[in-house]
Amino acid sequence: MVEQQSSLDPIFKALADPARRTILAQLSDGPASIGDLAAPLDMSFAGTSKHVGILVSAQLVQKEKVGRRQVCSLNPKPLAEIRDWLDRYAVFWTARLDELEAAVSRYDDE
Amino acid sequence: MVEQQSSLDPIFKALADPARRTILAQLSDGPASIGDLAAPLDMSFAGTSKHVGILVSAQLVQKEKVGRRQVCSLNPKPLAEIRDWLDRYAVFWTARLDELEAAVSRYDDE
DNA sequence: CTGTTGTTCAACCATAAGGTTGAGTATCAG
DNA sequence: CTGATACTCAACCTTATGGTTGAACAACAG
Repeated sequence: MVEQQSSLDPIFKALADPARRTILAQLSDGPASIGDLAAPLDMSFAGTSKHVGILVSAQLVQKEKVGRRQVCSLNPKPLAEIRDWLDRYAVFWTARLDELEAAVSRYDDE
Repeated sequence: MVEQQSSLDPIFKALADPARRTILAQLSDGPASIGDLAAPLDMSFAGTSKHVGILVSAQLVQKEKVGRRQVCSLNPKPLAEIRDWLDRYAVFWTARLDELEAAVSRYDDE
């Protein structure tokens, strides 16, 4: 199993910040402007704008200008990429967890 | 959908570095020592040791001292946490991708 | 004991990341 | 036009991150 160079890096980096995950969570309820997103974040407007920029360059979020607002919406595709990456480990971790369960039940039987 | 404070942060941060994902990929083939892991990384021994330390503190990797070697092995549990987090978006993104597909096929029909 | 191997630790450096503020640009409201 | 709103950008600061080197230590080999 060898790691190939891909776009995973910006996606994982984008997801590695709690503020940005909060933004994603908010957007999963529907589109929102930068101002809407900034409100619950205890952070300046410009700070939020930066975070959204990072999410946009990781292609997790799309911006569309509507009047003077930037309406942001979630783009699910990169999440599917993460899922694919995880799936490469799924078989392995299922096996390992089964091992653990088996070990535990052997322990219980004694 | 609100983000609760959790252990996701160190896990995502740990996964956000390509060297660390390479280490995980290597470990998915079976346990390996720090030296083994350093070899394909074009990085110093100590650097690799640091990366492994980060993976250990994110609980993605376990170390066990065997003689003078530190044998590292993959711990699948945190990956399951990431998967759970992703699953909260799964329904949403499936719906969105269906929308896109539908849009594309409408486009094809024209 | 001596030397080599495997690893960690401390110190250091360069760059990136996360945040701020203040100025500047569109857009709408009156 | 004037002013408020929604944002972006540039500059700056602080701390984290990713890497290095060199010294130290523990374990095995001879």
